[in-house]
Amino acid sequence: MSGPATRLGATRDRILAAAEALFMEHGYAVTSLREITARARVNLAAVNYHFGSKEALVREVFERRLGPLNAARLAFLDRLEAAAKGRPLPVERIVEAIVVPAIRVSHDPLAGGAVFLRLLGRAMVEPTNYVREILPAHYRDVIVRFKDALGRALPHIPRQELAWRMHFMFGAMSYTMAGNDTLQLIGSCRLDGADDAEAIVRRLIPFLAAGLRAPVPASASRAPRRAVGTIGRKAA
Amino acid sequence: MSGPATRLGATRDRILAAAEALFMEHGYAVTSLREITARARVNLAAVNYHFGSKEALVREVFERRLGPLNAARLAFLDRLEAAAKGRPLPVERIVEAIVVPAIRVSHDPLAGGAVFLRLLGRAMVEPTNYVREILPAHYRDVIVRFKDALGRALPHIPRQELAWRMHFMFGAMSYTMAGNDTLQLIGSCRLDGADDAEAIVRRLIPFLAAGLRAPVPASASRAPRRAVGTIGRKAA
DNA sequence: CAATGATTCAAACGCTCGTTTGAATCGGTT
DNA sequence: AACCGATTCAAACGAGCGTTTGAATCATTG
Repeated sequence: MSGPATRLGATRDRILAAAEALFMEHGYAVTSLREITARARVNLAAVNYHFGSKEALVREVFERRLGPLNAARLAFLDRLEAAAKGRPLPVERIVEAIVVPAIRVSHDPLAGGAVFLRLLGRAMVEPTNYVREILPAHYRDVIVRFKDALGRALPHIPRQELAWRMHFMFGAMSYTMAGNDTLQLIGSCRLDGADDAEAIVRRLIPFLAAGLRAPVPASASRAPRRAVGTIGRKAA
Repeated sequence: MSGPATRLGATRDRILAAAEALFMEHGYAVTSLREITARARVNLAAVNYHFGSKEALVREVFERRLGPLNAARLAFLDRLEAAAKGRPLPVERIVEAIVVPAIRVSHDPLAGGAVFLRLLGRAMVEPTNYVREILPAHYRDVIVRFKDALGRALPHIPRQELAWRMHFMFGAMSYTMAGNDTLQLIGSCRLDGADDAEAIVRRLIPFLAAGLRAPVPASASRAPRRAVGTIGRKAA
């Protein structure tokens, strides 16, 4: 890190771009440095020279994009709240502030295009040790702010219920961003618009907004009929 | 496959159980046969003897659970439709028929407990070649049947919109099943009930049902304001 | 009990991985 | 022109991978 800065950094950038693309296509765990350096037209040793290790490269691939993306989300929310002057925001607007910046990233070839979105969707379910550790640090602020905004927009929904619904929301988002094949499976016929990011937003936002403000079932917060089994993480 | 059947099959089963658990904990790609056989207290060569290859083992880990799970879902839907005698079902019931059998699996230690659910959630975003190929074959029938049922329950929603919403639904489900840490991140305070599978169902179903029957925005199916960029899969 | 087929086992195979090395090359400065 | 730090390069390192092998062991049958 730091350093007197490379003259142009062409090699570094080519490695980052190649790594991002390959992680997206085949997954992080199975992508080798030899594939990355071959794609980047760069010597194998360049990765360890410029980044120190594969792990550091992975970290940098994420951090290069995640910072600006989440900053854009917060700025979006700031703008909405400033315009609303203390009044609670419509749920749709809040969801928009989460989803739209991601789509913007996918439009901007300079920001990595749709490649990074898929990578991000993958990362959120990535089991590998240090990949999972990268995201929370970047998402903490975003989550706190948006949980707060949603809490004001949906005051009748218990905070805990809201936390779950945000969890579901991130699930639907990540899954969609990861670009899974479910759609091809569901729509046996042609499913146009799958390549149009804005179309996805227009479909995703109403779905999520409706889910977020669903009526709270009477049994949700009290008197569980029966508590059996677990679905949580194992005790290591 | 076939074969005169092993006398007891203890070794086979131990390998399957160990593989399932380890795939869940660390992900499929980074789990080695040596880890699996060590956990199963079995010789390394036993995997290739009993399954032929690591790929075949992975396939069998999934198929052992996925068949019964999806059969249970279809049976659940059959029961609902038989009782309804042709009348459309409430969306909540249909969603229940998808979610509840999964939770049942998670209750049944003999069926692999919650381990398999997390594994399944992971698999749905797994980029690795042959893992992605396993699921569609098992899910095709389920998706067709449930798409049909939802189409009758929500006749005013265009089929294509419905396909997208089912996609979002599978996303939220998979993500939740995969047991991600988002929840810990969202609920800065304690988030009880995370270990209670039934509690998850009670929260997930209203969310999904509300999302599925969200009002269709006027602009959703016509006159996209602008089509820029793509979010779909790259052209290989 | 001897024979047979199924199973287990320790050891090794060839391969790919991330990383290291030390020399070659490049650009800019004195 | 001579120098020098930064960068590139070809080659190798040791470790771990999935798989194969061939002998040892086991359980059953004639």
